[in-house]
Amino acid sequence: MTKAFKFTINSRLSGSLARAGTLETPHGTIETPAFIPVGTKATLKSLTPEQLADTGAQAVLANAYHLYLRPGPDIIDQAGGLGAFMNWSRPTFTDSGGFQVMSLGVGYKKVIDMTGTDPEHQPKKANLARIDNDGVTFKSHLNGDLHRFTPEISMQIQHQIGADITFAFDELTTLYDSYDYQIESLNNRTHPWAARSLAEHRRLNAERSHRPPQALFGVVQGANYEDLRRKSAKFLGNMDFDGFGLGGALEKSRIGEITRWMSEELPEDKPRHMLGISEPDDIFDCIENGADTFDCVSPARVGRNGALYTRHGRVNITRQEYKTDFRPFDETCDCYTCANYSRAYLSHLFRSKELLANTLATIHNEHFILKLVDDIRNSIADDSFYSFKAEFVKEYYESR
RNA sequence: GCCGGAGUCGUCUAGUGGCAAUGACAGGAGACUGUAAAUCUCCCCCUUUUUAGGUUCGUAGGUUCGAGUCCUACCUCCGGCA
Repeated sequence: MTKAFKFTINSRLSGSLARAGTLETPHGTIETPAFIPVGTKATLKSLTPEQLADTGAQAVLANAYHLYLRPGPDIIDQAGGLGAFMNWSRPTFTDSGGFQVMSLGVGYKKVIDMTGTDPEHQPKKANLARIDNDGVTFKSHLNGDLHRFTPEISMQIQHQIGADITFAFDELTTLYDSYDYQIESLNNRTHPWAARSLAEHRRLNAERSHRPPQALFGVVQGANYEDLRRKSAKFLGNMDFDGFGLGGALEKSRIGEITRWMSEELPEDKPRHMLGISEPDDIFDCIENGADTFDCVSPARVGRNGALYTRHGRVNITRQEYKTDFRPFDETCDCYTCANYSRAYLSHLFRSKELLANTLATIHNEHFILKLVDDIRNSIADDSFYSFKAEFVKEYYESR
């Protein structure tokens, strides 16, 4: 029986946990480290799949919660799976929906607090989600209908959607939850749910042998706590997952060491995916500490909101100074947008609220982050990672 | 010429005699990390670091403790009649 999924490490960066490799799936191979753009509702907002492929995207990640609510997993299954449905022939991922189910309630807008644990910014009480040890009952953000996810249900949905790589259903805690709550969450939910996700996943892979086999990543939690991160990574690492997602709340300034704790405990020969990370400094820190893939909405979202990446940092294209600036957005960028359009034109499109603004900005931002990760991958292979990182970070964060 | 109506922050607009005065747009700045996001926040008469001060609702007077609001005249615009 052919394994659906194969991860090979081709080179390592000495003195670090960084590695470059390949991740084979039934829909193609991903060169790692890799950034995976997010197309939550089976579309990367404002781009056609062809445009997305042209930015350099090797895969796309969609969301089980959103696709479950609409159009419903049956329809995607009937279409032949996510890739066929959205006309994307390369590899696909789906997130379990755990993040959405939880973040719409207790953690809404407060899940990943990068600045700390200021009690003044504590999240409001849960209003859409209620968590118990068996699963989560929640209200649809679309119409308030009551729904329930359990690990089994999430896996059933993810198998109907049919992405190459799926994630276990986990509990998302926040930085505001106590240490005791974090332990209780790992012991009573995230870890048992991982085992249940894995069992249901195996059953479904066997039952649905007419479809390409899917892979399942377990999701490590533990917030900012070293003992909990290590414990969670070790616990999940002993289970037969195809890879691992590193998730949950964490302080931005500690993202590197937190990644390292998990990488040191996880099996060396399986891929590690950072959930929801894409800022350049975070990507460098995570790769250096053993991360292989990333997904994030940020490049697309901030792009639609008028913020474009440059090697000198992120800038808002609606700034007055760009109104009459006829240079390409970034002379050193080889994306479609920079090859063909000026800053003044982009400024005009955003000010006019023209739809093309979203498309051109998204193309640039996705390409920027994808290219960055490509360059990092190459720097691991030729051992220039540290100088490349130092140069990039200095230019990106200090020159503006 | 007569009768009626109207003049408020760049634009449109709210405004019972009682706090520079509503909202929208335009304009300026910022934010966004497993997408409830083509979204959100702040500024937007002048000066000031501020709790402050100054000057304002077509113009000029008046009534009043107090006027964007009431009265008078004038100016401008829009209807109607000549």
